[in-house]
Amino acid sequence: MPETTGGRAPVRTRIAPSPTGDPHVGTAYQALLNYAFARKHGGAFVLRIEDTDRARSRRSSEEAILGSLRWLGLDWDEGPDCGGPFAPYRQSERVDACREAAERLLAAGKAYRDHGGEAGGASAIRLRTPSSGRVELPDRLRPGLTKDWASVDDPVLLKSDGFPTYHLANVVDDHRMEISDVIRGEEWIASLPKHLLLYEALGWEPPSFWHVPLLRNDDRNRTKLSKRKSPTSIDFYRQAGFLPEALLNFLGMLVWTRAEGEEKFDRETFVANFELTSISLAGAVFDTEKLAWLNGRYLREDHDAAGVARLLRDWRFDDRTLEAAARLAQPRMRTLGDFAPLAGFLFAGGEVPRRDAEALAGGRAPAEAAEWLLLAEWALEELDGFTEEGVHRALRAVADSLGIGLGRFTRPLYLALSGSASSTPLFGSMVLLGSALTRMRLRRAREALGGVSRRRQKELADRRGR
RNA sequence: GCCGCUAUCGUCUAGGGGUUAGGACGGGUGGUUCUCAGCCAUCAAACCGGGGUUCGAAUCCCCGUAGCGGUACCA
Repeated sequence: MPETTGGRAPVRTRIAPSPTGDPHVGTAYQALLNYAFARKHGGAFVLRIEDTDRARSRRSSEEAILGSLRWLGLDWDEGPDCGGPFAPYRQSERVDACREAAERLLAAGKAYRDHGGEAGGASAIRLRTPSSGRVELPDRLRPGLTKDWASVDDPVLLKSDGFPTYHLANVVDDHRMEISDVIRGEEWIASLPKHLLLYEALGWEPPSFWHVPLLRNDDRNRTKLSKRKSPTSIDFYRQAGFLPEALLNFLGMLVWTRAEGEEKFDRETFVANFELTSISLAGAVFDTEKLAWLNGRYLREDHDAAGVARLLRDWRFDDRTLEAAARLAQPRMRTLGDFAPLAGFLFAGGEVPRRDAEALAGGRAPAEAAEWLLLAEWALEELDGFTEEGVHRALRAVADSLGIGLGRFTRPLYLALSGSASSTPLFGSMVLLGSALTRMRLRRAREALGGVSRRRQKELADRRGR
């Protein structure tokens, strides 16, 4: 079946990431599909920031997302950085439109105020949904989908703090930006009735919906088959020395196979040939082994030695990084030849230097070391910006909360990062390595130490909360 | 629990009423090579289960099962 657009011209697709946490490969995957669909049909690809969750949204996360997508070779026609005819492209800067829409629905009796929660508190606005009957869900990849209205509860449109939920914000933004095709993850299928009803209540024509399968096997235990956990942060792959074209190719490979069997292809080939209607509807496991193989092919086939040297310089062997590493290693060097053994771990990928649990624990009980690593990971994760001073402060705070000295606390961290107890100073090394790589090594070491049970993690998290 | 989606080698997939069910990653074996990597050759490896429909089902239908998603004033 040939792929057709939603019937609207021109085609406009979008990706609407929430600026929280690390830029996720799943975001890149969906961005690629939206990008390719728009490009293939000569339309526009819009990047919009859906920062409706004020508590967790961060400007630095937004920049990280834009940077990661650009690094992958994706570009957009409209967005918060480059503007466009439907600016602003940040939801937080256009909450008024959402409030107006909610008020309009309220006035028309299609929505109602919900006084719940705290007595005398502000009220939320909910959409009134039918209590019986069945809706047809026009998913372009799954014909014949239906759902009982009885299984759909009234969604909150405007929270009592006056900010819109995803449901309202997305419908309002998609309409105002004249999005023709919404290509999003299948986790949204269940709330499609709400979105459809919203369009109808507002008197707007809904776009076409394409719900694509989710990537599997990120940081949760996805399958019984593959026990290894894949890193999901785009930054990790970047810092670990993967090439953007290989990562993008890999993401495309998950949904498109060429008849001839060649799995290496560039962005343009993918855009020109892939069909959204023919993607597999089963969620694909993100197989880092295969990614690594593909990356190797790019390295060998697309570059000569001089090119690889250039890649190396761009990656980590630039003067600035080298100088920073030299500063860390210098006090410990007797000959220039001491540099590589001392600082080599700063120029390696994501694998922890292989150590057995006992060696990694550095004289402590492995279980205790694992917990310290976990606490360090959490503290580092919350850091806004990854500077030496910030890292120092964060780790000091953890050590204090543990009631132990910083030196004692950081010993397992040195081992996790470098595999050696005698290495360059920790905080500077972490900054050079980068947040994603640092945290991945801590995580790997933690797993090598036997990990921390889920129950214990919860206890530690609760204790932190207080 | 309830609602929904999905189901081909361990993984990504091709195919699709009659095929030796094809390719790639990973794994095994052999060759090339100063080791390794690479490259070449080669082997093992799959249609979730049960009922239908049919001369014939992996393919169509139904029922199970499993995985995943949703069931938030998260997105």
